[in-house]
Amino acid sequence: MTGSSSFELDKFPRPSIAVDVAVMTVTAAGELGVLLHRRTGDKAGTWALPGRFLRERERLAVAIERTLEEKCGLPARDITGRAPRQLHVFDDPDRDDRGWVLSVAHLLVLPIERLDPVVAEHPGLAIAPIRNDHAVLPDTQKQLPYGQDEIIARAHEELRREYLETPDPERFLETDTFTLSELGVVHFAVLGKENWAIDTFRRKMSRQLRETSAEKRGGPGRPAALFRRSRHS
Amino acid sequence: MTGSSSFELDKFPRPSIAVDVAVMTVTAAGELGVLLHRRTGDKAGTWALPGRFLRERERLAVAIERTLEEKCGLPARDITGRAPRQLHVFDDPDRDDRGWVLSVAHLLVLPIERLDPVVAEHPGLAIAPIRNDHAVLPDTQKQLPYGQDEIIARAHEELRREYLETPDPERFLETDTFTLSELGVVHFAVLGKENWAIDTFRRKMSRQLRETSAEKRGGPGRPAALFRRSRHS
DNA sequence: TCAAAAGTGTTCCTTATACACCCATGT
DNA sequence: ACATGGGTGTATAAGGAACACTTTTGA
Repeated sequence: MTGSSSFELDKFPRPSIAVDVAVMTVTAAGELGVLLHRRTGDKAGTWALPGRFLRERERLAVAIERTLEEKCGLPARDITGRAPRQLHVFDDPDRDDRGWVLSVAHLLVLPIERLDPVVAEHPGLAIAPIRNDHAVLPDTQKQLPYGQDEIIARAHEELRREYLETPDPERFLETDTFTLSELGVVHFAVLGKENWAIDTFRRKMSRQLRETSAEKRGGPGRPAALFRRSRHS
Repeated sequence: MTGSSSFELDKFPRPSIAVDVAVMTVTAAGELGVLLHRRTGDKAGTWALPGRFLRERERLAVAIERTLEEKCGLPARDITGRAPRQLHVFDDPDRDDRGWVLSVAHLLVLPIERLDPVVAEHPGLAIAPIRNDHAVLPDTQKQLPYGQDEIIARAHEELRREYLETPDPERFLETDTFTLSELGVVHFAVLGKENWAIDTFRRKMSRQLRETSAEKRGGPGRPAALFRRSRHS
C-alpha cells in the first residue's frame, strides 16, 4: 500500500456509470406526468426514462442536461435554472444485462410549457401520466426497462414529502406570480386526493407567500389574488 | 447504435467508484460522534472516514460492510441488522487527485456498545465528537480529506430531519426496551440544545411507543417506565 | 430527610379540519 | 340573475411551548 496514484486506481475494475432522469411535470389536465422517450439502439422501441452513460470526467448534472438535449431535443435553455436532484444509486450488478452498470437516478422538475412544444414535435417523446403510483405507459407497454419504475416511485415520494409543507419548492410553476388555485393544481397533482384539503391548503400556503396587489381576472368568477414567492422559497 | 452488448459499454471510459461511510453513534458522554480511522497508503497518517474502492460487481452496501471489517476491524456481526443508507454521490472530477473517482457517501448508525471495544483495541481508530456541525478531529487535524466534512454535514442533516419526528428511527438504541430519558439522550445528541424541549419530547415520543409494565431502577430518583418500539417503528 | 430523576397538570398558543357562508366577476 | 370560482368566519380538536408541581426512589 505504498501506492503511486495510477497504480492504486488501476487495480480496481470499474463499472460503467449511467444516469437516468425522471423529468416530472404537471400536465394541462392537472395530472402529474413523467417524460418518456422511445429507445433507439439497445431495447429499441421500448419507452424508457431518458438516460445514458457518463462520459469521461463528466459531471452527473451535466450528463443529465446533455441527455435531454441529445435524446429528447430539449434545448439547453429549457433546463437553465433547474438542477437535477440525485435520488438513488442502483447497484444491482445484474440490473443491466449489458454488463456491470451503476445507475444514478435523478429527478428534474420542468414546467409543462417547456415540455409541450418539444413533445409535440418529436414522435419519440411522450408524457406519461402517473396514476396509482406508477406511470401509465403508451402502446400498452407494461413496465419500464431496468427497473426504472422504482425511480418514478422514489421521485414521486420525494415530491410528496416536499409538497406537504412548502409552496411549489421544485417550481412546476414558472411565473413570478400565481394564484392560490394555480398553486393548488400543482399540489393536488403531486399529493393526490387523499392528502387534499383545499381549505387548509390555502391558509398554510398563503402564510408562506407574499400577496401582491395584482389580481388575475379573465374566467368566470371572482378575480383571484396573485401571490409571489417569499425570499427564501 | 446497433449495439452488441460489449461494444456499447466499452466505448465509454469508466470512473473508479469509491464508497465512504459516516458511522455515527452517540457516545457515553451523550455526544454525537463519527468513526474515523487513520489512513494507510494514500494520505497515510491523516484521519478520514472509512472508505475504499468498489470491487468487481460488488454491491455498495457490501463494500461498506467489508470496509468496516477490513479497515476498522469491525466484525461482520457488529453490522448485522444495520443497512447503510446512501446520502450522495460526489462527482467533482477533481475531487480526488489520484484520478477520476465518483464517491458514494453513506450513513450507518451503530450503537456505541458495538464500537467501543473495537475502538479501544485499535489505535488507528477514533470517535470524533461532532460540535457546531463539524467533527472535532484528533491530533489538531483541521479537516477531512476529499471533502468528507460535507458527508458528515449531510449525515447529520438527515438524522436531524428524522429525529424531530420519530423515536430513534436509526436505532442508536439497541435494546428492546428503554426509558424516555435514554431515548432523550439520543435525540438531544442529534438535535442539539436549540431544538430541545424535554417536555414536548416526552409527550410526543411516548405517544409513538408502547409502554411496558417493567421499570428501570438503580440510580437515584424515581424508577423510569420502560417503553418498547411499536410495530412499525 | 433530602437530592435527584421521573412524570403530571395547567395555561397559552398556533394550527389542522370541517363547515357554512359571503364576495365579485363574466355571460 | 345566476352560475362559477375566490375567499372568509367560526367552532372544534389536537398538538407545541413553557411553567410549576407532584411522585418515587437511593443514599
